Amino acid sequence: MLKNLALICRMEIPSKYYISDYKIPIDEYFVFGLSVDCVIFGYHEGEIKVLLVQRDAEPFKGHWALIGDLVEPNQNLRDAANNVLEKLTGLKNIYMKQFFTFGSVDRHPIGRVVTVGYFSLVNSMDYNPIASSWAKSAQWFSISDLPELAFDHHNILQKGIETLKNEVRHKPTGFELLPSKFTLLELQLLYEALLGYKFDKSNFRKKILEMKILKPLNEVKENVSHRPAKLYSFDEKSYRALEKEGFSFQL
Amino acid sequence: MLKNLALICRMEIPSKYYISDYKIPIDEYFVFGLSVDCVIFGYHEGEIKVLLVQRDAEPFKGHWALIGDLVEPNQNLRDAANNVLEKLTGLKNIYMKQFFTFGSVDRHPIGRVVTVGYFSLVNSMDYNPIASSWAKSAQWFSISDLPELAFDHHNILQKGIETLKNEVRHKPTGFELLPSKFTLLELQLLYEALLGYKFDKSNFRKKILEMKILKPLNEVKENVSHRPAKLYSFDEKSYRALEKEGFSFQL
DNA sequence: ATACTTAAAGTAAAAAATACAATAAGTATT
DNA sequence: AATACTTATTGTATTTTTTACTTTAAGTAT
Repeated sequence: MLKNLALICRMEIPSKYYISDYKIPIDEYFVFGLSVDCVIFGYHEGEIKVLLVQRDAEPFKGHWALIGDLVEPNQNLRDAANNVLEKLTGLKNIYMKQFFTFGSVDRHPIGRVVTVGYFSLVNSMDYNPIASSWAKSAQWFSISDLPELAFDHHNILQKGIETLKNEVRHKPTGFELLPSKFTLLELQLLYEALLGYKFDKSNFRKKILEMKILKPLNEVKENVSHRPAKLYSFDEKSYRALEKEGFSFQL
Repeated sequence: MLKNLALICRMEIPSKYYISDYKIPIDEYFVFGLSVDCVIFGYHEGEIKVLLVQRDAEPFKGHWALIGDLVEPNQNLRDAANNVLEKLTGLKNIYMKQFFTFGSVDRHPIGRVVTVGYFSLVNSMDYNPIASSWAKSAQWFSISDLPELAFDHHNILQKGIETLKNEVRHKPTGFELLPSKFTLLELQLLYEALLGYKFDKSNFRKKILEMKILKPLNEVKENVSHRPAKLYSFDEKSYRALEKEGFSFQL
């Protein structure tokens, strides 16, 4: 039995909906597949990582790839992206952002599949691929040492990295990569990894504290063999309030 | 005769391409329509404008809308967006940027149509709707005084405006809205309109000239009833060179 | 008690941003 | 031709921010 919506359209949609003079019947425009691909960033030991899976089916069997999936006919894009992330990591409520849509005619061997790229920032402590059901095939890779990727995933990943680096300097999103309680030095090292250059410790501290977007906690870092640093958490409420007054994060 | 690619897929694509366990046959995922919608920005008399057309067909007949069109099965997204712009304005080689993809399940009454938003910056001197073949229906609107829009075009437009305002402050794209030769005051007024606040004339001039991205011309503004200002043009080569050295535009 | 490590605070110099002021170079008017 | 008028362009003093270090504090390890 035939359920293709394009055909249903041809039968049911009144001609008043034909919004232009198309060269071919309008149902023949409904031939696109739609997918989402997720660039999942993590941070570990001073390096920005990205989560990849090894494909166990053709095409590109054995190649590493971004995780992604076809979007269901009745599924919103954001839901599709969240599902993909949750299926792999079990994580919900993760920072996620659409960054670009890739639609080259020949990007997918199965047909015309347009894919929407999302990136998400995961505190790498929250997810260990070894413990996941995809264990055998999922792995964190440093973005400076990537394997060859399936499809046009190299393009997608590069665009994702570019967008992240750009966003991170103007919005306080980098925090998502850290545990909820962190020291100022940990934050500094994260930003050094993200932006690719060093900060002066004293000046970094001054600058970030002056912004008033960190909440100082009455706790210190444990299990260090030297003076423990005070822990802070990102103060989202305070940031939102400042943003309304015209403040804009800048590093 | 039936030409739907989804069906062709079902017949011809070997099972090794079935990349996951899908709940429904894979051809039933190929039911999406794809379109592009363009937010065309112009600048005139100190105001940021956007070009809208009045729909002459259902749905939303009579409503103003962004210009856009369905993407052909063998057409790349960028080409589709350029075509739409050229069909309306006759302009080629216009700055154009993809900014977001809108895919809510019920955003289009004809079926599942996902639309990719592009914005373009047009020097409004280059296009006058009166002279165009769409004359009767195309019109510039100030972004502070917009009519009600068809579909979810209000969302798309707002997201486009947000993206423009964001981009303009970190990349020298605002220049695209001016004629190729402009005075420093004209540039300042443009940025004041884009960013929503005033600059000190002397300081703005100092800052922008220090960037070394403007080429001073041996020409002055004509037809003004006071001392004419020197004309400048944006020096793209110089900007690209500086960018490689790590310079980043900031206003 | 001492050495060692990192946290946290301070400080002086340099650079950049800001707010004006002064001068220059045109056009329009008398 | 002299004068008023308008905007362009240059200059300058003050304030603020950034930068590069220095000093002191507070913990752990020996």
